[in-house]
Amino acid sequence: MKVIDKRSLAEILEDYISELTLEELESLIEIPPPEFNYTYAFPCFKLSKFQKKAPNLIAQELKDKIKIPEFIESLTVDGPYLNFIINSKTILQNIFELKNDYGRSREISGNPNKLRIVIEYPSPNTNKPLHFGHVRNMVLGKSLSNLLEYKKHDVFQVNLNNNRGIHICKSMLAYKKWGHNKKPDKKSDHFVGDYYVLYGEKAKDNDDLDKEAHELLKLWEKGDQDTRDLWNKMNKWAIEGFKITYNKFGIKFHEEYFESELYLKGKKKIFEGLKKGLFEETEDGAIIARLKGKYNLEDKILIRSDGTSIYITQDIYLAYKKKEDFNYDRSIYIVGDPQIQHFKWLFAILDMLGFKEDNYHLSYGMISLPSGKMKSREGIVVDADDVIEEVENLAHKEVNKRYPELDNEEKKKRAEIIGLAAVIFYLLKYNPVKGFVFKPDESISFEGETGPYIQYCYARIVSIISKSEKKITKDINWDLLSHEKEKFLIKQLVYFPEIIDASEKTYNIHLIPQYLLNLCQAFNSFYTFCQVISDNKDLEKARLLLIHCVQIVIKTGLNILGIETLDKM
RNA sequence: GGACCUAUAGCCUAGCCUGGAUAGGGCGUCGGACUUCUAAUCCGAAAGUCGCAGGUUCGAAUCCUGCUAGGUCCGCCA
Repeated sequence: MKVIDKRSLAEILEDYISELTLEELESLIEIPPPEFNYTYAFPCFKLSKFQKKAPNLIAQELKDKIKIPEFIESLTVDGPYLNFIINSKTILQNIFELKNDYGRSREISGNPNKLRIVIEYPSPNTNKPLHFGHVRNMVLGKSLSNLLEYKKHDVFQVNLNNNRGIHICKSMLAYKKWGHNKKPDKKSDHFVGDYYVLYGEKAKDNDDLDKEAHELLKLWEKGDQDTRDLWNKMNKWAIEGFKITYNKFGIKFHEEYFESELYLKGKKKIFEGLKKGLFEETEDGAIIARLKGKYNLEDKILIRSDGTSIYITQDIYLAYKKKEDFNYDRSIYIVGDPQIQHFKWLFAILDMLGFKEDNYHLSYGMISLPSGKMKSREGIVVDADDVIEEVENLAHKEVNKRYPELDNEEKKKRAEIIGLAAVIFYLLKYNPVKGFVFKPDESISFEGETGPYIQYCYARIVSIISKSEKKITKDINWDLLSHEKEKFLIKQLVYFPEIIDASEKTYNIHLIPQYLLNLCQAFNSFYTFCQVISDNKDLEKARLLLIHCVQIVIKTGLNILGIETLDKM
């Protein structure tokens, strides 16, 4: 097995180019535009600076000098570019042998840079059900966890339940007043959320309600038994409901943290910092971090003048707690972009405290509605469970259209897998920094650049393989894979490991869906032009190996995204 | 007032970190392809001042500066 990627090419070039390091060479190697047949290209412009020669000339000279190893089929010069074609045999044999490991060709016997990584998400409030923004958060967190695990890091997924505060008391108050001690007659987090919305409605023409909610918060803080009982009951409902939704996405946590257990902690760290002179006390007794100079941030209050802690105090505590619990090398927070400033503050303050850990805020853009922002207090939200259900129903109709004779259980199973794929893929295919408008009727589709498109591709492959009588082997006549569509498809397969690599290094999950689209477009195009099952047995064997390799890569890619494949759809 | 993010065909979007070959896709529109391995597919066409203006460079969607528009944040809220 010879690992094929940019680095393997850079290693060849290294022997002939003294002016650039291996890393520089690797970063210069590029993937040519699709209309070229070449797998990789090396532009010689940079070298012409050093050598004071025309890049075209340098390219030609390099070509003449380089002894090409077996895994390179051809090396040609096109103007200032040195163009490589990797031979199909090496690629397909690699995939065939490595199977699911192909995407981590360099880490098969372990990742030498293995890290312990804590990922915190989706950290919901326990007074209302999860909305579509949480789904974006969940699929980002889950897929990133999958990706880092795939790359053989130790990943610890943790969740911070924001289970206390005035917003929690609002739904409690509404339930207390108008709930008649009812038990949930629907998914229990939705049941809780209804009282949050009810509170919002009632508060519109009743100013006293806010006062009552604050009184309830005070009772809660005092530990009033009735209030605590109610709080426990409603939190349990909310969290039980969330769990059902987490399960949908295969999300399980190594640890669940609760704001109610953390919010008073962290003061100790602040006072230690104060003693060391890291923080200051204001005239009225609050503690403040001065961040204007070194950190170029606004100053931040850490402890109120009445001595109570604020939100950031618990996050300071939690950072230490997570370090203690998991001894992590890196800690990732998956939180929406409105909190960018919060995390800048948090990381700066931790830095002041001497907590020099590798913290990273993976932020993502908010999802809004055509009518504007989501407002959960007014019930103007895209509910997570509702969207999933709707998409599954849509998928059910599609399955039913194609296979009316199927028993309903199988239809339902397929619809679930397809619907979920549509949702996950839709949320992961875009660059996470971008916010977007969710249009319930048109956003989620099964055609074009979608999860089902990728799944369909997979199902087509399974169908061909099961129809063919031939055994798939890696001993084929390699000259037969010479069709333009075959070559283009094989070329896409080469790029998978480096896509995984780039995604792991930058946390740009969307690279994977984008890659899978390219791969599947190449496959579908191949499919229409090249018949696999054929009277030409050698050709059939060759093409079977090719599509089997495509199958492996699709499955590996989809599984990282948290999407299941179907053999039939 | 300050900070950060975004701007690419009618709509959505990739490419920007690390400048390099004719700016890729998808939706929609128009025209084609199911007696042949699944048409949730494919083939073709029309559609772009890459927000604007400068600058750097042999070369800019990509880097720098300024501007415009939209969004977010700047609380002893969470």
